[in-house]
Amino acid sequence: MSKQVRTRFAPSPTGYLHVGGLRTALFNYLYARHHGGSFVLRIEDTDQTRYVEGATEQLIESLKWAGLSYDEGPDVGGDYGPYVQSQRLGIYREHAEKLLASGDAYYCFCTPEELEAMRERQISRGEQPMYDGTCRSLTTEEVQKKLDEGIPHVIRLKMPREGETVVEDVIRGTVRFQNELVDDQILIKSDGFPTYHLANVVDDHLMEITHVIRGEEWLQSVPKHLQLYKAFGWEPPVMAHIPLLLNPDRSKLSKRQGDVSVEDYREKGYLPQALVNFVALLGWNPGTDEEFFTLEELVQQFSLERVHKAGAVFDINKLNWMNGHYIRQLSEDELVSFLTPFLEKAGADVSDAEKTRKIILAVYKKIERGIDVYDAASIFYKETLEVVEKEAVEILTQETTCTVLRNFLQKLDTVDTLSMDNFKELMKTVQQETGIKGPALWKPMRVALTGMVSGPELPAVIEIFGKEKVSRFIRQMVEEYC
RNA sequence: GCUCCCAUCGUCUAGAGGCCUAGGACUCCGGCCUUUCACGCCGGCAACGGGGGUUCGAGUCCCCCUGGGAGCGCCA
Repeated sequence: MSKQVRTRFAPSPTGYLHVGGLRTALFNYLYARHHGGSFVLRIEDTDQTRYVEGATEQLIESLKWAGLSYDEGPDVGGDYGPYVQSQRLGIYREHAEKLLASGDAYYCFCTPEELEAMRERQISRGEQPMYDGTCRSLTTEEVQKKLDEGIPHVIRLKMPREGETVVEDVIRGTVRFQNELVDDQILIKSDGFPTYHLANVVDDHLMEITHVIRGEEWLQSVPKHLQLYKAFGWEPPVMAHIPLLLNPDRSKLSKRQGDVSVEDYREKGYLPQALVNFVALLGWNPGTDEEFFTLEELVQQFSLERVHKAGAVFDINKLNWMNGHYIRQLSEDELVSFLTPFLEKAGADVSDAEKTRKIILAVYKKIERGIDVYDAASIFYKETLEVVEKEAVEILTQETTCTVLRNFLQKLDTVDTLSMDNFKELMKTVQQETGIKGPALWKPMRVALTGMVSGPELPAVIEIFGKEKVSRFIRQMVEEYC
């Protein structure tokens, strides 16, 4: 019987949750849930210079919004805590000392300036920039003397100078690295904090993580990690490096070229189920033509074996389509509660709940994101009418248009109020009396009322407008164009 | 520059040697439905980067080239 599966998502709290991070979290979540294991959230805040107020809370909020629940984490606890690395400093120190004692790590007193100069020299010579090992040869006495003098220092990993490290990656297969080309990675910084590499390995081991699923950008540092596992005498977890999310120009997905934070998408009116579904399909697919999945279905079908190797462009266009699909899937009540805030934020008066509801139901099929709703509904919030579309003007200047509009105006006098039903009746009468039907009948009405050739279903527009507005707009059009 | 990864329509992808006349989805373009507009449905455009092998047979295996990406921090 193999071990209980345990995966983790280990973000650095430097801002918001990146969509690439969301996908990494999702794959970890899906893998753990699929195997009945545990999913852990661990905060990797070992860089004091990058501390961002409230970032952890934001991360947790975004994860919660996406529906990715974790079994252990800073806010829910667990048997392997604490789950925030800045609260585990003693543990890293202790482990670094073990490495020092066993000879797998060494003190380094080189200054940042010296290292910078070294790097420049190497680059100018066309070499791979890496630490030259100066402090490796320091004697115990020399080291002790410098420590006693209080000279700032770091602790470095002593990578073997020969041989190779072989990585068995679930997604990439066998990858080999020449040890001599792997740098003596800093494990403990001069401020006493561990670097990612040390903290990550120590925590994954102590937290009994069985599968490390993370972005491909980490593949290159796996030999360092494997060397650490070896030095500690630990069994490394299964590795799975998933392909990167790309900008349209195929560079690594970044800000500058569009929205990258989950929060951005949430604010623009993307639904969590759409974003999750979309992102799951970037680099993974079930091998069928299915493309819509609930989180539960993803859990059932997910496997690392079906994850791709190549990077995937984050195609906002397809996300929009998928989000539109999920919006159309919403119940009427869900539509109203989801979209009303977007109308309000855009400046619409939503105090009349019944009217707002009608407006939302009239336009929801035409939008792809929450933020689109105001534009789609704008005709309902204007008290004046102005025709600018070329095609709209053409329709208004057709001969039959005036006949239709004048006739409709007459019929309008016969009713007190307008509803979807009696409007259709009126239109039928207009058709019979004028002999004009189809597009020639309806399009002039649409343009005369909305100023545009495309928009919500007309009967719905009429009912929401009410008789006064309908009458006023059509009279105006007759005056201007007939 | 060095190291590593990757390579099917514009994009996401199916394809684990014959089932491929290369399938699906988004976008775009037609059409149908609708007395209007959407939604929906149907159809169309569009790809195996190049060259060598291996094999009776290669999108599928191997090699080279080309192209793209990532990494090379006292950042994660």
